[in-house]
Parts: sequence; C-alpha cells; structure tokens
Amino acid sequence: MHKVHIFNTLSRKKELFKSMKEGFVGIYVCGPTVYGDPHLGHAKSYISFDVVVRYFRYLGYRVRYVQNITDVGHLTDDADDGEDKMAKQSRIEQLEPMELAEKYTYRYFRDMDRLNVLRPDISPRATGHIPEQIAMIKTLLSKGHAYEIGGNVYFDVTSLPDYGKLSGRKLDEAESGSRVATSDEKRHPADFALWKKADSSHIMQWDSPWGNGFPGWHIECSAMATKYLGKTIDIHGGGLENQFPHHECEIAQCEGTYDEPFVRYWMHNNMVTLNGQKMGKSLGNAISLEQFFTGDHKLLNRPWSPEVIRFFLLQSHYRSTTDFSEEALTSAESGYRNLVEILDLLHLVAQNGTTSFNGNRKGDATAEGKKSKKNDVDEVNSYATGKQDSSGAPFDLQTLKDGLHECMNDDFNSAKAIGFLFEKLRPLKQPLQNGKIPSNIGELSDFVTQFCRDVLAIWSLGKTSDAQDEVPFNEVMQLLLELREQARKNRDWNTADQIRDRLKEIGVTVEDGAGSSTYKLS
RNA sequence: GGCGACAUGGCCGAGUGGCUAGGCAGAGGUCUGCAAAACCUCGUACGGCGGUUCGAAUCCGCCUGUCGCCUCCA
Repeated sequence: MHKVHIFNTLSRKKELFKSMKEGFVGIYVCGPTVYGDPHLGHAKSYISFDVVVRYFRYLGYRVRYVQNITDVGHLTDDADDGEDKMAKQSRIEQLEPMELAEKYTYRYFRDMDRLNVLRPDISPRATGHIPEQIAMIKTLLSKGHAYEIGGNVYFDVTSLPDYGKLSGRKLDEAESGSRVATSDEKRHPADFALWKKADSSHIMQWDSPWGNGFPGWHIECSAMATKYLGKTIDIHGGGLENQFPHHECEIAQCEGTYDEPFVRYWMHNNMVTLNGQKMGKSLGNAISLEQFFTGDHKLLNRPWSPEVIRFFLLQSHYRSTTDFSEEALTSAESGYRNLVEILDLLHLVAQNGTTSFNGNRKGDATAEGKKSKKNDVDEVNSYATGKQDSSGAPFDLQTLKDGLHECMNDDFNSAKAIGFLFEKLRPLKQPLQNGKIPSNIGELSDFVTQFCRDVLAIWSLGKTSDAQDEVPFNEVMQLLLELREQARKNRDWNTADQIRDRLKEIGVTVEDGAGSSTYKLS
C-alpha cells in the first residue's frame, strides 16, 4: 500500500496522508485572478498541484479537484480603500468585467493546456457564487463572528481563539504593526472585509442584505470550497504568499461558519524567482507564459517550449524556490531531450519487438522545433537493420517502481523522481541501441510510459506520429539516405558529402551511426 | 520590527547522521572516410564559528548572507 506523506503547513511537518473517505480525495487550489496573462509563477503552482492530482489518480484514488477563478473581489490596495483589480483592468482595457474575465480565463486555460496541466474538475467563478457568499456572511453575522458598519461587513478576528494558526501570527502583533490606512471603522486592525459597500460608480455590484456591494476577496474561496468539497476538505493548496492573509481568512470564515476543521492538509508551493527576486506582476518582473513560448521578452533570447518549462519546474521541489535563468532552462532542455530520447527508444523497441526497425522520434523539445516548417516530423529515423535479442536479462523493474513511488510518496518529490529516472534508464540506452533487449521490455515500457505520461506528464508518446505529411517526407528522406549509403559504399565521398551538405543547408542534419544513418530537422 | 524559509562542486538541483543523487557544462576515451551524434569513464561539494556524536551536508546554538509574508500577487 502506498503511503503518501505530505508536508502540512498547519503542523509544519510531513504527515501520513489519510483521506477522509477511503479512496477519495478532495482538493481545492486557489486559482488565478483573471485580470492578466498567466506567468511562470502560475506555472509552478499549477504544475505542482497537477502532479499531486495526477499521482493520487495514478494510485487509484478518485479525486475531485476544484480550482476557482477569481473574477471579483481582489483589491489593488488595502482591503479598505483599494479598487477592485478586475474593475481597474476593465477600465484600462475598456472591456466589460465579464469580457475581461472571459478573456483571461481563456488565456489561462490555453497556457495551462500547453503545459499539459489537467483541467480541474470544477472551476467555479466567484461571480457565479454571490448567493453562497452572502449566505455564509449571514451565518457569520448571526453567530457573532462578523459585524456590519454602514454597508460594510467585517470579520471579527477576536471571535476565533485560534485565528493565525496557519501562519503563526498572533493578533497583538498585528495590532502593534504600524500599518497604513487601516480603516477606523474596523474594531481590530486585523479584521477583514467580507462584504464591501459599492458606490454608484462601481461597475461590479450586487444586491445584498447590507445594500449594494461586492464580496471581499477571501469569502469566495470559503464559499466555493465548502460548496463542492464539504465542510472539511482533504487538501487545500496554493502559493506560499497566500498563506497570510488569504488562507488564514478562509479558515476563519469556514470554521466560524461550520465549527468544524476546514482543511486537513495545507500545501503551499514556493515562489519562482528571477535574479533572486520573486516573480510577480506587482514587481514588474513577471514573464508571461506566452512570452516564454514565443521568446518575445527582453529578458529572453529565444523561445522555450512548454515541455521544457514543465520539466524545468518539476526538476525542483514544489516547496523550494525555483530560480529562473535561461542558463538553467538550457540545461533543463538538454537533459529533457536526452530523457525523451531514452523514453522514445524504449517505447519503440517495445512496440516493434524483434523487427528490423531501429529508430526513434525526437520530441519537439525546442520551441524552434515548433516553429520549423516540418514541426510535426521532427524525427530521427534509420532504415538499417539490426539484429535484436529480446532474451536479455530482465530489467529490475521492481527497483525502478519502488524508487519512483518512494520519491513521490515523500511529499511529491518530482525532482528526485526525475533524477532516479535518469539513473535507472540511462544505462539502458546503449544495450537497446545494440539490440540487447531485456526480456521484460513490454512491462518496463508500459510502466515507464504510464509514469512519465500520466504522473509527471513530461512525455506524451505518439504525439507527433500521426502527422499527415510525415509519411511522404520520411520516405523521401529514406530514399536520399539510401542513395547516399550506396555512394559511401562505393567510396564516392563527393556524392555522399554533397547530399549531406545540401540537406544541411535546407535544415536537415544527417548523422552517420554504426551501420545506419539518421536525420533530424535542425 | 514581528513571523517564516533557505544557504550544496563551474551552473541548476535532490539529500532519510556513516555508503556515488541526478541533470547541464567541462576533460579523456570508443566508434567513424571526414564530420556530427551517440556511448563509456572522470569531479569527493555542502556559508562561517562552536557544540552533540565513535562519526554531520544532515541534529543543536550563535553569526553572516539571501529570500518570502506582515499591502495585491501562484
């Protein structure tokens, strides 16, 4: 039986995961505020939790994954005086708030899809759950956890003795902190808004028992998480910077409403840094995912493919900061290509058994590859025959499985798992190329495929193999390589080199291996 | 100021007190008409100072440095 250990922010320890309901996992992750393009920081967070969800599913759990879309309530400034982020951006872009939300929601999912991040099972919108939020606020008021002043409703943090338990904050400290512009009407500086009164100029407003207004930022997550996952949920995830105040407030609202523990395991991913500084919109150093994919940013020299971005991020642990640099991306890319080559080889040999085919596919690991005309036939093929022997010693599959499971069970250590994959699979490369095939190649391939495709999702087999124009192009190439091979046999180096040089000019690199030649698009 | 992290070889990055993480780059070698690619081999690193211990990158303390949160942010 698998024993997954999760670092729980509540206890600051790794704990054995036990779901409330045997075989089921409910997980809520704070989604984006859709007022701008997603950047590398979003990618780190959502890829991290993507792997968590994927791994639980791989283990056989039925997972319900809820991730909200925040389209109202996020204020640009202090919770009392700030303007709603959505409203502000709507004005700048001259769009209806709903247009704006749709635009950036679409772009968010588009970029996550590219990164091979599975979509949540439920993506609830904050604006779609105003009644639920109002209901919750009413309960909090009736139970004495909140108070209303002139159309504004605030949560009374002193009404909950353990407020601050997640972030380790104490109320008296917050009080002494000399914060700017705390509203006079709040009873305690740490009290936070549940409902804000809206004046007539405010674009987004709803009717409520306290007059027209809009919900505070934190209440949406409380309302939606409990609506879809119950009063107590297994796992709640989000970025480290949301630990306080956002997650602390979520706890206060839920536990104040239901008098039951809100979350059993809190998970927080760390930040992406750029030159040691957090990458964030407000700091102006965020590179959007779209910019990574196109290379269109002053800090980027070239485009980077989603596959490489994903691999790069998974090469560090989700609770570690990931320091971004193109140098680091470059080495991640090289490593990724090497790994994919082994995976492809393994898969192809397993598929073809003892046939003479002996080639492999190059994944479109580079964004340049994507841009190339023949982006879907970025292949290496060889036509030479090689004797294969599938009676080799069996590969120690159990050790591989156990090792990978151990990595993932230890707080989803994808970085360690990737290291382990390299360690175990790399020695397989040469024997496979020489036709020395372990007897359990089928099992091995099935497992590795499953793990790399379904859990880490860093490799998708057959992704490019069905391209329409691939077959003719391949055949033409095979013909050229055959002609060149004849020339080489006749020691007609002029012809052989001419073919290779001309192909090189067109953008096709020919490489002569032992007894066979291969080509790839550059 | 309060709270919380982190400091690992040229770069990135795992790390359960004693046994090689891994990747990239680099060096040497094998193969090859040449080239390229590929494959094989190679690096004994853990911020500083103390302490615990037979033994610490790993535990404790102090110091230095970096970062995050305390205001919106994945």
